[in-house]
Amino acid sequence: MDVSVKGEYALRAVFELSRHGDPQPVKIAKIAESQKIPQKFLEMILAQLKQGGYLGSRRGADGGYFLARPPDQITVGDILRQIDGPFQAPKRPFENEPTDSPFPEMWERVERALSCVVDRTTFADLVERWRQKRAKRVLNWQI
Amino acid sequence: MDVSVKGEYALRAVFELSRHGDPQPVKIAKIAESQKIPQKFLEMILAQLKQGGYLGSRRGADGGYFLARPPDQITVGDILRQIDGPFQAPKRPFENEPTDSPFPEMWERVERALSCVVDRTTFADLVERWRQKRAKRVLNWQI
DNA sequence: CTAATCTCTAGTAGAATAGTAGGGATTAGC
DNA sequence: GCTAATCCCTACTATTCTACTAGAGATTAG
Repeated sequence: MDVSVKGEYALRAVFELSRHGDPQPVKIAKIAESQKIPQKFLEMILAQLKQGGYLGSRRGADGGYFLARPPDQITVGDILRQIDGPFQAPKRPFENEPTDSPFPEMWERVERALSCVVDRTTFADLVERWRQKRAKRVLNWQI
Repeated sequence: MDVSVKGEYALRAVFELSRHGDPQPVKIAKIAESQKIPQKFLEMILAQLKQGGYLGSRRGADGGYFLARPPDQITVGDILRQIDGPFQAPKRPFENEPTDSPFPEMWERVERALSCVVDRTTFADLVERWRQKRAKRVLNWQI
């Protein structure tokens, strides 16, 4: 019931790109540094996100990665599923389980509850919340 | 983001004991057979549930396991946490993460959403739903 | 006393996790 | 066209976790 480090890294990377805004590509090295992610590991993660259609890239000098769609059209659930696979699927239905088992229904409830959060939270939301938090902090600091 | 087989086995075992009702202990072998769980593996699981205070046991001939509390006072969340540990904790807070990161708040939302299902579903609920399903099936079968 | 049970310790094959290493392909700018 | 900077691709690996299995010891009913 927990998210892999890889998944967490992926979220942070996409957040970094969303925060950046620009269509200007951002270098792996920069994302790795500002989010404290091992660079070589991040390369694999970004490649995976690209092949899922969430990111685009440009090679060569001045290359980097960028969002393939606006941040209000990418959800946390999208990224998590791309990196860690589907939430519950492998073991539902359980092997030759009787049709009147109460568990499949419960797992569906769990999945719906989860979906309500992760599939409704876009990176635009995250960036906005982050800006608000930061504004508040700066305000307190000035007083 | 998925539940271990061990967790699923634990739920099924407790469900089996809840369905049984009686204060009469049920043998490991019987639970293992009716829920299709490898017996030796189940032994470890039941021991863990006992030391969490959810089950009691009696040794010797005519021994077995039984619920330590009524089924309406054991939730799915209790069992899952006892077996698989807390849901999200290990990586929250992330190492030296800035105070204005939007992620901790999101993980809390996820946890609350999850909790709404697993901590509100008791084994009494599961047994009742199972009985209803079965009743409906038998009804259809008779027509 | 005996047979049936739970209890405890240990081991283990295979998969997953969280990376690392090293070179190859592409591009911007000179 | 050359060079430097970047992404791209394949392979490898140490450690941990998962899902078990094995075997003997402790306890109890009859």
